[in-house]
Amino acid sequence: MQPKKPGTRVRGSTTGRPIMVLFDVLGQRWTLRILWELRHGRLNFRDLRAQCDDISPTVLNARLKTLRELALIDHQDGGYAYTSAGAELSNKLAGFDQWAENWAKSLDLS
Amino acid sequence: MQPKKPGTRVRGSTTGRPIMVLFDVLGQRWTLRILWELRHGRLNFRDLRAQCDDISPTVLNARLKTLRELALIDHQDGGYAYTSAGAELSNKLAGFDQWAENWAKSLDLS
DNA sequence: GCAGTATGCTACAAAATATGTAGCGTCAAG
DNA sequence: CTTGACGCTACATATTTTGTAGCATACTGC
Repeated sequence: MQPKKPGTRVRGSTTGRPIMVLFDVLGQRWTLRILWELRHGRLNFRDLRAQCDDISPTVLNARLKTLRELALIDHQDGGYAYTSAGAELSNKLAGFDQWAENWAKSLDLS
Repeated sequence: MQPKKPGTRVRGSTTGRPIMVLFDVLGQRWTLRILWELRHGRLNFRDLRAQCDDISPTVLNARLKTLRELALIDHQDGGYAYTSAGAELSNKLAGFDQWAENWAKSLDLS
């Protein structure tokens, strides 16, 4: 099932609340990773695929299509990159990195 | 495939970097939603399920198991709730809500 | 005791998604 | 006209998710 635009129904939720739409997209395999790998700048299809440990092109293309429809990335010149909205989201994601490091450390102690 | 603990290999990534582990978990369907629905406090299995639009118990149980293994939630007394790590993550998620609202508004304009 | 109820969870078959390999069509340079 | 890069599709296989049914345990009142 393709995620829907905000305002429409979303898998399992009849409200179409933006946060649900977002969870729907990000909850698809590889979406978070793809957004993450674009953090250093524009990448073309093949390089992006390589960065994502050779994700299958079928899935990569499906995700890129969704992310474009949701205006989180665009495709110009030499490849794919964030839109301004996508960049904002990416900034939020960036905060997860440090958190995850600390989280991993605390897991080791248990 | 079950997500692995940090330090071990993760789907598609041989580094086992914590952020990859995190993306791996959060990228599973329903994981973000489940974390989100716990934001108001402890919920038992059935209530949590109801909050998640009657997600199938099979998946809910699988996700809860994973989240417990990763020390993001625990199960005591009357149900499931964040651990301290889970609460931190939830705080970060909370920031997504307002962002998503604005994002949705800007999408309408296009 | 013993029915009634709530809870956490499992079984299982069907449906939806993801994976991996191969390769096509377009374009531009040599 | 060959070569290479690029974005992407086809397709068969494998994995994951879904949805319904219902089990096992632990209470609670009677």
